[in-house]
Amino acid sequence: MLAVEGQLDVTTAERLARTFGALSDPTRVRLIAALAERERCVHDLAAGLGMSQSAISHQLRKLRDLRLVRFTKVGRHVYYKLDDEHIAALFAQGLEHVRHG
Amino acid sequence: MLAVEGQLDVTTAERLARTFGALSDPTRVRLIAALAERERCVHDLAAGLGMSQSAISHQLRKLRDLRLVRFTKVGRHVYYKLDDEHIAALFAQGLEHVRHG
DNA sequence: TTAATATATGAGCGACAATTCATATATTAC
DNA sequence: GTAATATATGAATTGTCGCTCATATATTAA
Repeated sequence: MLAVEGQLDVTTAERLARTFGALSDPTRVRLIAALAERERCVHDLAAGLGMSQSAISHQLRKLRDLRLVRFTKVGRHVYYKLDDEHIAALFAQGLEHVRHG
Repeated sequence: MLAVEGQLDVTTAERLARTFGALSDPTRVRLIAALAERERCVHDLAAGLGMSQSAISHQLRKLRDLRLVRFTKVGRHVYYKLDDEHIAALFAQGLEHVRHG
């Protein structure tokens, strides 16, 4: 296992907390799971989760602000995808704990 | 990278969200960081973080409930440690994202 | 231009979370 | 026994969060 040594300064702790906080809501977890499969537009995400466009848009904003997702505009659609591989790895590690933790 | 396929049922999403939620607070992140180094008693954790015994005890309860930490009583002390290696891995993965995300 | 579709966002409301304070229990020292 | 130390926890408070609702902007279709 990777070692985690030394004390953690408060600033880093806060940034870490915000990152984990991005995944601390079932809706956002489901969004990340959907985006781990493939890039999707807002409408499809909302339909897929069975939730309102507004709710999804608000949550995507949080994920954007925390750099967990990125988007590209194509016509009137906005396609979201995971920002990098660390996100999928983080998500997978969480699943690992939930499944045989 | 490990693939994350298929849809995520709501129950699993909720459990995942709770797990990530355990790390969504700076105080708990610092507790996990401290316990990643070595097993510690409540008093030392409180002193180390410069916080009240009550606040730390409340937070440790959450970490306990979510199976992120375990404890052993020795006399009047209660020693806490990480529940398993998945926790340290999850924590490390979060750091990875924060540092070069 | 007008209508329809896709997305974003501020306000507000109900629910939840983090700390403090007071207090309870348990263990050790004397 | 009493005092001191270590930990846990309910209640109250203050702040934050997630959703809805209304509305704004942008793009495409007609």
